[in-house]
Amino acid sequence: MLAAHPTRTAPLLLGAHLTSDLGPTVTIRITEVEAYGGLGEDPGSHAHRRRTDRNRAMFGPVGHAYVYFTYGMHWCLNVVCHEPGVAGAVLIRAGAVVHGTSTAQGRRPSARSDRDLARGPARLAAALGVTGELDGIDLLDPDGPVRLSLAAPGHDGRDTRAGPRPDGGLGTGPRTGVSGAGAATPWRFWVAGDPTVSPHRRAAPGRRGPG
DNA sequence: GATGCGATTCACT
DNA sequence: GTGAATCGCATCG
Repeated sequence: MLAAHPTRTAPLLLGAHLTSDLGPTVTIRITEVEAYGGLGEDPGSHAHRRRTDRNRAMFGPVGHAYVYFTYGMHWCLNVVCHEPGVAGAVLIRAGAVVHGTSTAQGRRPSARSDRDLARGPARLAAALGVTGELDGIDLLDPDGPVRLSLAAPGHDGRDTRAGPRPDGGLGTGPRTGVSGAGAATPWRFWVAGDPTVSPHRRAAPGRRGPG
């Protein structure tokens, strides 16, 4: 399933569960993702230009983790998924903590509410305790420290299997900054109406300094 | 060898 | 709702 184009895999990750056993078990339900393509097709992707030592995981086996450090302080977690021979990954942008809430709260003391525990890529990684040490690990390994469950446990009695809920609705949108043929491709996917989905951000990151 | 930008979050008003 | 802080990576010469 993961051996397909990221834009095809991304919506399938919505509703999937991520479980971390790095400390006390924490499980989150994925509510927002963003696909990143390979060479030449996605200017926003780390793999747009070439393979480097940093993004090598995006060229590796599908189902593995790609963890990167950004803005000098934040870790972000991606799931590697791509067609054979093409780099690609899906960034996990937001999720809802469904198990281990107290542990997540301990890792995110600044979160004002449980809703904010994993709302945002870096927050989600922090809530799970994910760091760069996990770059390249197999998320499908049943014995791994962090696992991706496409078929959710469903301990709450609901049908939480992977994939968008027909009634909940699937939100999609093109990512700003992508031009050409890629502009028509929806790179972002989220569960419509879910409170943990981060609000749309302004396209332009603010300038720095008094200038 | 040096410079610019980035898939963000937090604190304050 | 808006502005500021932060480190590493990739690119250019």
